[in-house]
Amino acid sequence: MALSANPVAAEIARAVAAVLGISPDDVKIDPPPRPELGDFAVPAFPLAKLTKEPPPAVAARVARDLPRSGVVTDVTATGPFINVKVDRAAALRVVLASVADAATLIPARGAGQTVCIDYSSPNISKHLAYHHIRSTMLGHALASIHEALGYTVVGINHLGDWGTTHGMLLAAFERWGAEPKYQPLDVTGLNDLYVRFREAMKADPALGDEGRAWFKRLEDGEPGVRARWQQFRDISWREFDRVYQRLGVHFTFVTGESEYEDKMPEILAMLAAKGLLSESEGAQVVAIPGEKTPMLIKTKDGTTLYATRDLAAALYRWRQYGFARSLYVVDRGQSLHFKQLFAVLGMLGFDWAARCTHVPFGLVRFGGKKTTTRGGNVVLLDEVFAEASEQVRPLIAEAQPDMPAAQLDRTAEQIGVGAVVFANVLPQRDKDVEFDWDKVLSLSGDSGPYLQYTVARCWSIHRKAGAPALDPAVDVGRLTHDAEWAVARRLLDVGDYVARAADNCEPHVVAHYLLELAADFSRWYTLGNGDADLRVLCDDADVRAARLALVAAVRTWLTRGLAMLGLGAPEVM
RNA sequence: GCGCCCAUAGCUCAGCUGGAUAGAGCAUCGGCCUUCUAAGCCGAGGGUCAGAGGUUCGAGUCCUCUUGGGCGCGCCA
Repeated sequence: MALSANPVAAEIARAVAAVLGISPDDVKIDPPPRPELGDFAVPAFPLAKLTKEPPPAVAARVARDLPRSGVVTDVTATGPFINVKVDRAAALRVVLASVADAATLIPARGAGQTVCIDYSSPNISKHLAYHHIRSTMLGHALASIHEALGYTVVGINHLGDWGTTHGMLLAAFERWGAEPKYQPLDVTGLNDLYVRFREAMKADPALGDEGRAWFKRLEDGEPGVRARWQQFRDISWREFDRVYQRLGVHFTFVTGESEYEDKMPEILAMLAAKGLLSESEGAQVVAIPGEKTPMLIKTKDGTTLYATRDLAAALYRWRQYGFARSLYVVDRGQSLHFKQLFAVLGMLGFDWAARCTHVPFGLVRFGGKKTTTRGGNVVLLDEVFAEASEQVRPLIAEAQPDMPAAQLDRTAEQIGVGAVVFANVLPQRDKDVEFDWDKVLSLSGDSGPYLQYTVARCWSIHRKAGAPALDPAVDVGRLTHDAEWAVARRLLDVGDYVARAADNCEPHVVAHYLLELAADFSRWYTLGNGDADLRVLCDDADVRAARLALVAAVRTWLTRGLAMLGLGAPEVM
């Protein structure tokens, strides 16, 4: 167990460890089930195992011997649990310091290490559909979360721009591309050509060979074929980039599978040299010990498959970046592929294969079914965002009648897109998500807009106070209300949640943390409804300054957290 | 057939890698706006954590089996 990123919890762990003569890493710190028990709790069971005493005895001993110094002000044993109360002013000073320096609460434990993250990675010649939001935003969140921990992140958009599919598209264009409906050619036209070709293949299976032949020509580098493919790719990228900009998503590089074309001969040679290649039904395969199905490396036509390209890409990434982790944010349906991929890398003798991780996620369903382009039940990302912004706009206009039109547009976009994005990072990755307009566009409760609203309330207070900057001379001793402490106590934990999100590749950990933080703030805020003395903007100047500082901390961390998940936070809504 | 994943409140989901009395949101019902944004807050009802064994001080969490659902399994990616 690693030492907590919460500096107060870490100090308690060290103090307890010193009393018992054990390692601080062995001291687990929990929040007590009820706040009146204390600020931090230490279960004595694991400690008892190390000191070979009964748990209540260890708890009693720690309660007696733990120095009431530093942040620790009070220690009580409650049966086998040790409850610790801390110097709230000292803890609050740490919290406020984190506004200027995030590292106070999130140690840069990833400094000097690189993480490669492969995410989004759509196929060209198709629209970005709603289901693409999962890989795109989970990957983007993982990138931001790792960056927050000090890692160097290499975000890779590995476009599906190579393979037989694209041969079929070339064949389809050859047949029908001159028709007026494809002038000018756009993604809709490209997708139509592909669907039309697949449809025709049902009647005439020989077309499959035609498609494969075109891919062979592409892979062999015929200039005219290559130019046409490049045109499809450019058309697709213009469309993708527009949506990525709408989402605020960016990549370190956008390459695509075609990028590894010239890097495959080396991989093939390595496989051959190790004697791993064998022939099966005309294809080149690698048999994996303990696995029923081999990995297909080359088709009977001699063209490559995505497995071959992924092997080459993995090796390239290792050579370029010497990554600490290499993550592949790809849907769960490809689990077998990645299992095989990492196994073959291991068979090639690459010990770094253990650093490669498939980060799978569940399906997006529509009407209970998997969404597919051919199924006709695909919802475009753009359509969802447009609908979301549309629904949000009147609510903002009502709350902010004086807001200029341009700002209203911007705000509606941020909240509408934010609602959709948040709904997709809130559940665990594993879960399938059923597409549901009501849920995706929910503005109340556990939602992105709720978090954004909380931020906007903070901004509003600061505007009214005329002092958005944090006063360094603030007297934190004036923050004496339990509701204020609950907020500060929550903020202290932020680093542990971000670290866990990174370790488990689960951005939803951050999403749920932010909801708790916002709820703590909202409870505190609402106290002011009935009692003017409990408002941030109260009469006492010192209390007011201290509360404004705490509001700044909430605003700062909510904004940082939302950014980690890919949501913007407007100052007014 | 083989493999992987999932099962917690009426619905959608959390549950900090095994710790104290299992928590939120939605929906339902009842409260709170003359001054910090009610997209909010407070309260009520609602649970055999799919089922059965096992591991131990302690299991929603770990192991086995059963049931129910989902997804994969050679020339697409």
